[in-house]
Amino acid sequence: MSTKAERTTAYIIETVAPVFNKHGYIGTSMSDLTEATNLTKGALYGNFENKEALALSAFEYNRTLLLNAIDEQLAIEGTAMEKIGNLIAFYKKYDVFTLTMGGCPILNVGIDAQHNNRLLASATKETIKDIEGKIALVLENGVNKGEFKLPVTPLQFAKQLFTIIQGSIAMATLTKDRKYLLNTVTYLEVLIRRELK
Amino acid sequence: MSTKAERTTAYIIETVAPVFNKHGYIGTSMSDLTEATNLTKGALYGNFENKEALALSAFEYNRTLLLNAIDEQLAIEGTAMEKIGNLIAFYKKYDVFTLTMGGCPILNVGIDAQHNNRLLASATKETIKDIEGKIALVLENGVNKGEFKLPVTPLQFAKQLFTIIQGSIAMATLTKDRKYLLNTVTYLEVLIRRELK
DNA sequence: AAAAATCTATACTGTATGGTATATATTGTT
DNA sequence: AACAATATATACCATACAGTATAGATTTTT
Repeated sequence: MSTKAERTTAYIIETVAPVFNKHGYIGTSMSDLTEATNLTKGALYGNFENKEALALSAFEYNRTLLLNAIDEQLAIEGTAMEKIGNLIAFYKKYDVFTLTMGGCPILNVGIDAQHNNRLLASATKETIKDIEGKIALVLENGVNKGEFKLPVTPLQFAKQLFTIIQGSIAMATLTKDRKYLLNTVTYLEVLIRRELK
Repeated sequence: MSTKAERTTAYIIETVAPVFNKHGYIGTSMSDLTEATNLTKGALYGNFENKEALALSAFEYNRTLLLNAIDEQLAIEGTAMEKIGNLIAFYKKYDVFTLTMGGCPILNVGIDAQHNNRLLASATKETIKDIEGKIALVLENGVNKGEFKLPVTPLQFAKQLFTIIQGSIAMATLTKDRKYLLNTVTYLEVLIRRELK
């Protein structure tokens, strides 16, 4: 069983993650965090070196939640095409999935950190690479099993797929209108069925 | 000819706009702005009521630059299809276009303001609507002149078009890799030629 | 249950923040 | 050129910021 201190650290990260994700690195103050956690500065600084370490752990936490959810979709038994279908279905409800974490961590943290925090910026960049890699792997399997042919390399196709998904996330976020997710991601389904033959 | 004061106000907005766009509303301090403009607080507060008014004017400035550039593309004589082609060509070089303003104002300000500033958040939302409307208008003209048929309403098609564009902007920004712009927007050209018949 | 180790609350740094009052400098007007 | 109007610089305010030192409380180990 985990020690009390470990549980506190975990509790802080969980609680702090959506705050950072919503208000950004600079936009989140230490007092925002003591308020959210009902802990004092002593507790926070006892468990984390500084604000930056806290923000990194928070992003890492959200990132893992997201990557695990994607892995889950891609792990469901079925053809490569079905796996991609599962992924797309997941992104149709992405707004609900990201509700507790306060929006898409890649988009929020990535844009926020761009000119404000190098470590966070490159952490999001890395996460994008990871997701693209996961999608590419499924596509490559589909090609190898003769399920379909791709007009470009698996990674390139994965990149374009994810770009469109991320576009609908961005638009849904900016306009607060989930229809962007539903419509564009639905269109993506049609597109893929047509492109992968 | 414009008065000195008007020119100073304009100079402040121009100078301040990229700073706000890069570092966000909270991430930009008044001393960042006095430094960028080589003016003092007295000058800034003499020309603008407060930080928020300054940020709003700055966004308004970038927004106008963007909308004018889009209008310019869509105003070039030609068929609706050619106009859309011009717009897509513009977005292929969007990273260069937005370089001086410090990145895409819709994405940067929109995400930054989301949970930090209501006025800025709704200003970006409005800008998105404007752009979608402009694209929809061109598409509608194309339909009316019998140039092509659309599988959905002009506005719906415009929304999906812009979603994919905004996705490639987001990905190019987050990964600092302009290939996302080039590749996905090029793919968009193929897609449109295939969809609009 | 006592001792050692660790964690948390409190009080406190120094600095930076947005904003203001006012004196001075610079314009625009006659 | 002199005056009125306006714009800017300086010095200042109260508050909020990230971070720290330390004492007291709570775990963990023995």
